[in-house]
Amino acid sequence: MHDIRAIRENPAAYDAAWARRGLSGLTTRVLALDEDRRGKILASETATAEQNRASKEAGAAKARGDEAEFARLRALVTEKKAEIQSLTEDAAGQDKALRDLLMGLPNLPLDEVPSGADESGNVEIHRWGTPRNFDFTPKEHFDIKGVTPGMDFATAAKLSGSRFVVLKGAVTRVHRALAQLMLDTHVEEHGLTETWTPVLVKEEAMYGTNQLPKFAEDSYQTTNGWWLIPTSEVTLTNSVAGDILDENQLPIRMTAHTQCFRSEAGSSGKDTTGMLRQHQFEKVEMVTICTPETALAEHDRMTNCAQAILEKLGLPYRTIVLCTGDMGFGAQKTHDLEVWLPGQQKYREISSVSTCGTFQARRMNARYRAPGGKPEYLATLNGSGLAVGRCLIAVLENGQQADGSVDLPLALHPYLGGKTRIAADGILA
RNA sequence: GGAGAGGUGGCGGAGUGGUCGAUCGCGCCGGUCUCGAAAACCGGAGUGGGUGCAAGCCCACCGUGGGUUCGAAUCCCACCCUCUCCGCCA
Repeated sequence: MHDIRAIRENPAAYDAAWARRGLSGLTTRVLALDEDRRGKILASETATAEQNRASKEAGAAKARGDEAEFARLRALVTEKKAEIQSLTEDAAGQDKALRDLLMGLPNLPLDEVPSGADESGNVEIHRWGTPRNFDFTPKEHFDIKGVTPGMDFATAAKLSGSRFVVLKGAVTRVHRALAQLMLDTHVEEHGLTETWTPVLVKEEAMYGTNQLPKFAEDSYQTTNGWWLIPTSEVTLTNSVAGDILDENQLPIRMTAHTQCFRSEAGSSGKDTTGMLRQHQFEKVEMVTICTPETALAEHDRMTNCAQAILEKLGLPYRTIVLCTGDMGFGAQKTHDLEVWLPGQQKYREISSVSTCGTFQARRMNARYRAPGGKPEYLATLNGSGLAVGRCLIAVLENGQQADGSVDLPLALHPYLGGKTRIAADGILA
């Protein structure tokens, strides 16, 4: 959410930045509503002040025993009440209207973010590894002979429908090993704090990290009002909601491995085969809470943390900076990591690392205080480190052999009891 | 799920209808004293909003939302959360 005062002071800057996201005329609407709101507040507070004064005088009259004056003032206050009530409702209504409007407006891209209408405007900034040369045509993960016994979409469909999977045997073990490797690396080598969180949250948490109000159809809600998190960004980031932290507690760098739930509304027809896009998947997430001044450095640090996992696994990838038209709602700047999938002959997203500046902190009212200073809004960052299911796909496709077996990355072997491959019959060997 | 207790400023903890935005202690900031520090003493400081060049003034906030009253942190209702005990349970 944006600071209405900052918009008032410099509407041109906001319009210019929003224009880069393809939005125009927003500040005109915002400022008109704000002006109306302030007029309503002024009217309401002026009337309330009059009532308060009369009320106070009534008390004084009563105290000195002036019954006639007391009766007069008492009647005056009663008379004012109805008028005040409607004025107050108007003011509150306009206040909420402005808040709702601001809640629906996306973050401003940083100046250094490239302009562009869609993903074609993204800019590659880093590339690592070389896609392997296959002496056969590499298959997609769900067609690899050694994988098919362990990846059962039919049973998942019976249980839950489309976009679900049941994993079995060796594939499951590799999936679990990947999550362990990611967590251990982040904790032991990157200094993140391992965290475990609920996956059911209150509505206000979904507002804090901007899943709501705009993207309600992308997530699931329980009958009693909880939401299933689409990412543990929600729980990790909202862990500081409403807090005033001491500056010396910062930065807070967390990681968590959780289930994630997404309705995938609007993506029908996309990635329908295989387990690339599921309603339920696992992700190791990273979240950093820090001062605004350190956010960009933390953004690069977090990007490196995600890249390190892919490098450990020997998976070729590229890093791109998203252009203004492809960035998410809450981001000021985003790096996407795309891993090479030989079965598709494409780089596909496996991680997205964003800095939100103070955008989410304003929504959550999350602040920090420097020694002797006033409370200031925090900066929040989030990134995948990594999407576990997609990482599984990448490991399987990149490691596949002509006979349908899969060679597994060295870094994973300790997590597989020393086993090194999935044989063509689907057994860990 | 049942019974009980409770939710007040950074923390602890008073306050049960009328200058209470709130006593006090700790912590914090500034000062006096000191070579310096500690102690002691003096002073300062909540959050958000509106208005004003400013000083300031005004409004709201004592878990949340309603209600009673001329007036509510204080009374009433509903809800949420925490703690203790019991029950149940992975």
